[in-house]
Amino acid sequence: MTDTNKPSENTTRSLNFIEQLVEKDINNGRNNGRIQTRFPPEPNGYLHIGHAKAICLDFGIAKKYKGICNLRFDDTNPTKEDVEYVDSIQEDIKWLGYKWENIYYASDYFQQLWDLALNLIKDGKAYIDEQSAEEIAKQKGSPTTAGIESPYRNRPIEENIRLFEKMNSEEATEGSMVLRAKIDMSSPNMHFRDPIMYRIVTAVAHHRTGNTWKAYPMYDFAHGQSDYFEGVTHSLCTLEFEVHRPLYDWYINQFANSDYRPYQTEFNRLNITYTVMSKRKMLQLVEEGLVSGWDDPRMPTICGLRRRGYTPTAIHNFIDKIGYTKYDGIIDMSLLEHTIREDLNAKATRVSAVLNPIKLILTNYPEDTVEMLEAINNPEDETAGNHEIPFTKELYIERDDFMEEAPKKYFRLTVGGEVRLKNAYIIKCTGCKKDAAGIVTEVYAEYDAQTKSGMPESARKVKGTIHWLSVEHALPAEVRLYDRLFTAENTNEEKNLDFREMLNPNSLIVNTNAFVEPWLREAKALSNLQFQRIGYFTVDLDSSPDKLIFNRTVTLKDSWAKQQQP
RNA sequence: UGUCUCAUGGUGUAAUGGUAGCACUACAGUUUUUGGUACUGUCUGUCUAGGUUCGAAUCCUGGUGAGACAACCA
Repeated sequence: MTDTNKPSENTTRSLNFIEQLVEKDINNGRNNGRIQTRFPPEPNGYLHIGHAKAICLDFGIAKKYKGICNLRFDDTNPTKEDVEYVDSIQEDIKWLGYKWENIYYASDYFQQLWDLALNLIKDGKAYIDEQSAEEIAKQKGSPTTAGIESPYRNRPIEENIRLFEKMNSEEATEGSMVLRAKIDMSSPNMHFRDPIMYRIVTAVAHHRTGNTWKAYPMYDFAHGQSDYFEGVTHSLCTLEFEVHRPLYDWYINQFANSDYRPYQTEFNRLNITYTVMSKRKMLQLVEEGLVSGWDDPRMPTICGLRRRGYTPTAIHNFIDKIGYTKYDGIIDMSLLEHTIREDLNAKATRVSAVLNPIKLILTNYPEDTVEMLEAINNPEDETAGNHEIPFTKELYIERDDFMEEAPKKYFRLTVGGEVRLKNAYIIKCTGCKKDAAGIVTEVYAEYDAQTKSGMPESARKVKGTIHWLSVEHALPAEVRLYDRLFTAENTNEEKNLDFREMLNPNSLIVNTNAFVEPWLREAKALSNLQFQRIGYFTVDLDSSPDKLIFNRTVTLKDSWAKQQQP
């Protein structure tokens, strides 16, 4: 490419290491140049933003290289899995904007896997072990010392077959026996020390196959085979599965009857500061009532982020910015916050809300007069239009926007000072009233009738602009101010503390004294708003015209507040 | 005293033997009817010691540090 035909704004973005690998595979004609991926969640919890990273890769690679991506539920452990999760996972993937080619379940392959296991037994490569879990664990050795062989390791093939059948019969008893691959008890890779292939589960029914099966395959015996059955070419997963890869290949090589092979590649999982990224911990937060549910707006789940007011676009941009590598790091929460501010700045409708009201009376404004003023919906988007907001003699303004005596750099309302009321008039403060305790209860000002927005006089330079609401028309609202869930940057690093001890006590502050402009009475759930000068908010799922509830997505950047800090 | 993996500003990520760049953060300034946005600038980096080479973040060797692996979880 010459300089002249380069795209002007941006040169081609460099490929991440997985894209490079895929391109190499295509060029080498591996698997005939076919590209197929899969997203393989276990339906045992809700999807979180870490999954979004995997989803964007799995679906993104397929799309970019004209392949396909399937959704496959890795449902091999009925004790943890549930249809509730199957449904939510599909909803969340769709919300992110992806569509799978096919939907599969590992449980679809239970019969095929069974047959494969039987063949392995017949080949003398698998055996039934009747020891307890504890004994088997003890014999496994440690990463630095070899394990020892099970006394059942060399039992006759016929006996293995008979017992394997028993594992899946009415006589099956949980914990009584397992099927193990016969590989190498002294392998430096722990996963090769006669890994368990099948165990018995009878206590609970499988969410899809009910009580048909008593013996269920383990992850290692199910995942690679499922990939093979489906024709997956690139099996992408997170770093912790690196040590499983040799076993993944080993199982497939036992039965593969062609040159086709799926290849596993691992990338770094997502960690973000001030939150947790573990399904186990999230489940604990939900079950112990430390959050209101999986979709609590403080949760890093997809549904939590959605209820918080995050958009699919912001999540995609975030994922694009963090990249895929093999380095296990931790991303600043501020990057996530940047991507949602960036998207909402372009999209959110600007409205007025007063969170901590104080009354402002315009002493020279006529009584019983209501002016309908124009408010621009979004200065970043001319097509967004505008709406009307009522203006009267008595207004609410933020308590923070008035100071009787103010420091030099305070640009808001002070006695004797001028300020602009957004979309309205320039006013001059004449004084205030205080109660016995010295708390300001009312602020007085005079308005300049020649300075209404749009009039020539309104072009006058005034240092500050504040927002306001007509007392008569303002709607009461509940405003939920969300903040980061944890006080520690990296909860995993604080080895002496349980993660629950690091919860941020101020992660949710409910404000029931707020007011919003009347235009918001019918605001739709999950619509994105900017409360001007305050932050981005969304309408909560439980909001109604009779009881308006708004969730803070993220604050606006506030260089004044920052300056005020020591 | 094992196997595997990783190491570039505060954070994340490029540069694939040839000028260490980008984003976020922080800080300063310009513009502004949002102390927002936009724009401009500043600070800060190749873990370490050798080697190969005209030339090394990149290749080789040895250190150091970090992570993963010992569930009848995935």
